[in-house]
Amino acid sequence: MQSLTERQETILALIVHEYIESAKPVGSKKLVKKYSLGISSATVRNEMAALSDTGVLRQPHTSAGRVPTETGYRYFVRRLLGETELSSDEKRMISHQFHQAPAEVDEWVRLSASILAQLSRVASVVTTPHPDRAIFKHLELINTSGRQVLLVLILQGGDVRQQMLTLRDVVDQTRLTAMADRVTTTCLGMYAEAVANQAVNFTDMENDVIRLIADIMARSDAVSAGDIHRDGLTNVLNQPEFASSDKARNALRLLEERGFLEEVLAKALSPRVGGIQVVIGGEGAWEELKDCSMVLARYGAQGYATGAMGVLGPIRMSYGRTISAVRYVAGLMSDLVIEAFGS
Amino acid sequence: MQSLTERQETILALIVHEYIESAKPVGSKKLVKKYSLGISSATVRNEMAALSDTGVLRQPHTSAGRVPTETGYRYFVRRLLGETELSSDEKRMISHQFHQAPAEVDEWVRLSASILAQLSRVASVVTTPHPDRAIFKHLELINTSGRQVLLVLILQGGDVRQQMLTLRDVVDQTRLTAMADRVTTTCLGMYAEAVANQAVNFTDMENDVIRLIADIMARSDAVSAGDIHRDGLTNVLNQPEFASSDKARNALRLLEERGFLEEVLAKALSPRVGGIQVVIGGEGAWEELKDCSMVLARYGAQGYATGAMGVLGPIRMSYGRTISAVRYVAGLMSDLVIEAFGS
DNA sequence: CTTTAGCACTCTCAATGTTGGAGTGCTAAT
DNA sequence: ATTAGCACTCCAACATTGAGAGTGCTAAAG
Repeated sequence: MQSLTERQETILALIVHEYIESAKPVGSKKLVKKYSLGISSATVRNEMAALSDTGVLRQPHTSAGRVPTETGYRYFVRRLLGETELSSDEKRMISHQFHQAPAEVDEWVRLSASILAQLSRVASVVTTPHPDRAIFKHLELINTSGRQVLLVLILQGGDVRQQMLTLRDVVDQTRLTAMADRVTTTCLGMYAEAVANQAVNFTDMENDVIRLIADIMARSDAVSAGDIHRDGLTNVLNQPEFASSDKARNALRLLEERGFLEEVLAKALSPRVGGIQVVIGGEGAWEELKDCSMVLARYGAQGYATGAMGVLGPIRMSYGRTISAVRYVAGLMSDLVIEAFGS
Repeated sequence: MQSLTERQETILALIVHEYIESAKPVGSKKLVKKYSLGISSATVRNEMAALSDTGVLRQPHTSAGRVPTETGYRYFVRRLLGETELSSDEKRMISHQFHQAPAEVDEWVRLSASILAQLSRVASVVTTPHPDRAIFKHLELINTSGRQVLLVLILQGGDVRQQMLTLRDVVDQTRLTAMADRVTTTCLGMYAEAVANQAVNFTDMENDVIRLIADIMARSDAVSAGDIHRDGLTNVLNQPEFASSDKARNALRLLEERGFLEEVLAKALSPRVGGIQVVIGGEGAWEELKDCSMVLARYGAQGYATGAMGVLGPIRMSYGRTISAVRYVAGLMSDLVIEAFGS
């Protein structure tokens, strides 16, 4: 894209800003009046025409105001966006809420989702943190009744997986505990494949257990294994672009469908903690996201346990505020995870 | 309510049926023609007038067709409802899906929600099963880093709770395991209060742990503690009564707000496994549910671990089919839970 | 060469008829 | 008790209209 003149950038930024607020196409006169530009509306019209030519603005219909195109938003976010820091009051309140919540990961995740939804006024998505690759830490086998056994697998970083298991024979708790200890000692610190390779060195029954563990661990390696918490779904219905029910349905479907979120997170999310990814209008890759944008971050303790969080809303989104909200909450969560699991 | 004549009941049932299908007020002529009643539309009109007098039908406006009132639905569900059994094909398919899913409770819950949403075409809600009162079964303490310890608490029935905990001093894994074993032996089989009472017999550090455990257990005693899985949220947007976005927003808010669901489940749900509860239009108790109905069931192994499942949709809901769907899925889940945890 | 005032033109949106159909309630006859 | 017939009501869908907002272009001014 050719670069724009400074005045064109100003006008683009103002149009984006105004459109985000009002959701209505913005015209030259309104712009001049509202922002006391020192130039006439005709001049603005000329510049708007130029901006339309370069493809960052478009008209919903002849003789309507201008609306940013997807490209326009992208230019805006990349070059013109001034982040609106959260007020220190807001920060204090959020941090307070975190520190008085029970020290339970699921609780933190829920809280993050709730806070993000509240700050951004759109829908939020937060996954539980989990290691990039599952590492065996501890096994517990608990007798429930007869041959049914509850297998509790604890992974490096504090992930807990539980699963029912039917043994070949009845085994009492003492022997179960002994089995679990033996497996724990052997598999400590191993990845899924290494665990799978151990499934030949023990009794048949123990080998069964080990194979199951390897299976569970392999499943955990998916980018967004574990729970996905959502919040603020109703917020999207407040947005005028989702007033028509099939647009709303589409947006909700995206949020509801696990598979879709997994795909987006896997492809769009940086593998490293720290940055913010902004996906505007699907970026050509996701037809379903055409009318939506996402602001994503990875959080957690790099190399130990990470998760993803972000928001999904209309393209016409307050990027400045949303980005700083996601950045702040992700930072807070990272601190908590690091503090809890060490780094 | 006075009882209706047989013919009035027929007409009421047909109106409910027709309205559920079409979502439009149903008139006398349409009824006579579509269902080949052997009587004239004038007669039907007379009966309709009578039904309006007794309060089971109402007119949205003069000279429009009739629509069932809340009372009308209730009469219909209590007295006239013929349950539409699921076809054996459907049953086979559902049962198949359950038996090939991983033997993990969370997976079953997710699957139940998905199947209910699909069968009923409205939104579904399923809680994870958990004991009516938490009973201590096993404690595990796992060193993560420094004074941070991961506490894994396993309850009777297979519920697993995990929480981070900061100890007063650094303690190595061997001593942690010893502590955990000591606490496990002492508290085995106890309720929350009994556990709390033990918090004086040990070292300070152990007493801290025990108090935390009692706290977690007390939290678990809430009716719908544990996760709530939802599915089919987009289905509600397909219903014409939720086309207007604020009605839709209201319905979604109900589904999203944990507190609301908890309240409804606590008040409306039978404490015993087996029956089906139908809440029509809020039953006077919940203003927010005015336009919605719920079909609820408790499932699980009575006395060991139970959970709730159900659907939420517009009052104009296909009760026959929905009730049998909920009954069937709840039955299946109960079987699985009983098989897994014994009874 | 850039900016601006002025003007004719376009398009939407909301408000206001208009009309057809579906439905009712009543009355009188069967 | 039932039914045919009729006058009446009301909504929903469709056109019509006018005001408002906005544009693009041209010609004059800086």
